[in-house]
Amino acid sequence: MPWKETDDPYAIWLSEIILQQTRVAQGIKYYHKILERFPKVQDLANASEDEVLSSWKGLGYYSRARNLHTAAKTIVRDFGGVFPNTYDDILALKGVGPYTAAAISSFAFGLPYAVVDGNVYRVLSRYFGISDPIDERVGRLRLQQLAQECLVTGAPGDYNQAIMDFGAMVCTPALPQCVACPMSLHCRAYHEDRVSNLPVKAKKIAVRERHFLYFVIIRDQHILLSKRGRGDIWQGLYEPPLIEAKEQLSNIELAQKASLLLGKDISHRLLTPVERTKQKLTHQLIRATFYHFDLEVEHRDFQWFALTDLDQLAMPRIVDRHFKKMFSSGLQASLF
DNA sequence: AAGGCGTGGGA
DNA sequence: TTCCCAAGCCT
Repeated sequence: MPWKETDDPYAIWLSEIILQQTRVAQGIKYYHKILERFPKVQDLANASEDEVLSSWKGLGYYSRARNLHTAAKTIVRDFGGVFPNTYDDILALKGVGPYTAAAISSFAFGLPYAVVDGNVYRVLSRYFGISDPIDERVGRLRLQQLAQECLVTGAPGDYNQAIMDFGAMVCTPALPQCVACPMSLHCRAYHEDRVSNLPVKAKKIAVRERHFLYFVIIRDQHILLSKRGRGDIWQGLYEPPLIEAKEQLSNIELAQKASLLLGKDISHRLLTPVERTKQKLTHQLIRATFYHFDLEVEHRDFQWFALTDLDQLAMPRIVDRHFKKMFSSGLQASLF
């Protein structure tokens, strides 16, 4: 992996933030792109939030990008632009938790801190046959402690890398390679035939279903968008004017709500959905319906953007994909 | 402490 | 299709 060829703590930090809850294959191109766009921590600190979010577009968990930006400013302001080199200072950075602090400490500075991520939970809970749920306090503490005891303190970086690689390639969540596994001789789960039952998770996530009705309004090669606020998904990302509904609305209700939203009476218009699509988040199912029309409107909540600038704006994937579809299919002309 | 926060890939 | 979930962190 490219970030294994560098000893720059900034690059290692970036790679670790990208890899939080993200597969290597998905994160790797973002790593190159973001490092090219912000080669030094100073470049990141001096950028605008929109620029940083834009570089993160499509990667998900956007608070990572906002926290990365905040931490870059901290490093420039409090550490003179030199990456902090103690576990506690690293842990104090916004967006850096126990896993990431241990990873940076060991990979960049050779400090003896054991990483505890999803791989480590899985490998250790199986090898030692531990059935305490890993999403509860007791199980987490027990595995953390075990991880630190197992750490090879003479080579913490290599050890940490090795146990995660082992979890990713051999001791995988589904279909682990037990037959070829060099650890199976002493693996408790293997001997007790409990591999597929470990690790244990106590809770499952409830998925909330939501209906988003988007109004794609284009005029003179400009499009009307607003920036999502705090307290909900996709904070800081751009999207067309939106109505959220409990379920399907009648045409009359739709026209009423749309008129209210846009500050303009559009009840005489026929609103035909151009596309219906959905996106599954970890804990929400978003069903989106896109309506298109041409309208002259000014509103303090919305802002006009040139269509040619759309690429540079961070948008939720469901919106991004809709736009891509609408421009590539040549539908645009017929739709407005 | 528990719930919120994205996305894409594999089974 | 549907489900699960991947190198977590914040509030």
